Amino acid sequence: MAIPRAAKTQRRTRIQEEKEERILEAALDVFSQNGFRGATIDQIAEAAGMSKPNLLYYFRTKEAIHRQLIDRVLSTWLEPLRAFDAEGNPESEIRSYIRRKLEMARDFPRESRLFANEVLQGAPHIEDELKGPLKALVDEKAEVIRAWARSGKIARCDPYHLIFSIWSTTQHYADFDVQVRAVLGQDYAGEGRFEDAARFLEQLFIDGLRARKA
Amino acid sequence: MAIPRAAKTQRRTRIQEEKEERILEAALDVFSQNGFRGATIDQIAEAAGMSKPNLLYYFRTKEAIHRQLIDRVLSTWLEPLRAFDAEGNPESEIRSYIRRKLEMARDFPRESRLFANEVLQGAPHIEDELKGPLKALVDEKAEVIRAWARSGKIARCDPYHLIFSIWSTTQHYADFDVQVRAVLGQDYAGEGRFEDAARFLEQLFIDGLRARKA
DNA sequence: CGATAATTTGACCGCTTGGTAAAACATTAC
DNA sequence: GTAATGTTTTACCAAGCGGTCAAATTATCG
Repeated sequence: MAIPRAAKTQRRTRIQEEKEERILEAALDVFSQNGFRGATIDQIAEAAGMSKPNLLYYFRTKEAIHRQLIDRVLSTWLEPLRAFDAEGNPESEIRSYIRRKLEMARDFPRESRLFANEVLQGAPHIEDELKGPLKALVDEKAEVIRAWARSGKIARCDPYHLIFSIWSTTQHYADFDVQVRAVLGQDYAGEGRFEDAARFLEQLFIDGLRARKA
Repeated sequence: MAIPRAAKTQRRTRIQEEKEERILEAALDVFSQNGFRGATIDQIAEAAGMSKPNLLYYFRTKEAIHRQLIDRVLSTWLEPLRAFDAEGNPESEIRSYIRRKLEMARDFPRESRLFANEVLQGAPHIEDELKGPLKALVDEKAEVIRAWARSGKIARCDPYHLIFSIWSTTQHYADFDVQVRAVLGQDYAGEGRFEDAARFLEQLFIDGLRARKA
């Protein structure tokens, strides 16, 4: 008999690990495109190349897939902000933060959309993560930025809204990709828009935050 | 007998107009919170205070409600960009564009989320609007911005990415409201964040775009 | 090999969903 | 009033949904 999910002798089979991987990969596709409610188990199962009951053998519920996906993705998603270094040079820290976030929007758009969908619909599954770890991290980095401003290395500004504006401008290229493409036109082929965006945003933020004599 | 939807003698009854209004209002609530697929007709009907078949008497399908909602909202949504005036002073045009967009994020968050949901999920229902009227409008305003840059009134920059960055930073406060609240904390009561955001964004964009000697 | 455990399948269930049919009810026009 | 039209309700599908079950199949280990 099978007491399968999270098996008896702890994550034994390589096959288990492999299938779960495939499911999460497929689920990322489906959830990021349709949101939680809009996604169906059948869709995920088909994208993962297995039958629905087979998928449910590995994850008991749709929510379980989603939860694990979010958990897994959240930490990597915040990594760029974590790398924000208080000791570094403010200008180059901000510059490389923007660049890193843009790279993530380019290379991991599904992850970005997964969160966007979730937050947009009221973050029913990740409220705690937002109010807990996320807020803590932002609070910490906001203090760093404030210190830079106090010591005159950058212009005085609200550090929270600075972070929000970096998030929104960079993630825009993942979350609103269709719109960006539509507006830029299809003659604008390739991934050049990320280069242009990087140039523009670096200019905007660096010049916008350059310390001014009051 | 009733050949009801879009009645015989053209939009006659006041009751028809009134009910359709109530339905669209309710649908805005539901669609903006759940996306198209996540929203159900029953939800909308309940929010509109009527039975499902009754609602379906006014709109034949769920898609019909959604389409009309999008059509109606799209034009008002683009109004601030349309107001962008080539003859005006660049700095104050940009400043008031930001302010207007922020006001819309504050006063019409549902409309913002309706579009965000739609675009996020690949814009299946509004692709044409994006590639047509929207692109045309943005192209036109991009030319205005480019002219300002050429004549040295603002810094040289990519006008498309400038517009994207204003869209994303301002709409962020509607679309990612839950996250913004979570990060700022509940001690941060009221709508003060919009004031702070306005101050920050105006500073960022004005200083970031100030013409520099090359 | 055989036994045991892990995996996969097909059939199924109860609920929700988008949508319909027809008749009851209300309103208006004469 | 009454006839025609407009509106609402009740009852109802057929399909899709998340999820279960038991049996069939496959892998693993001695």
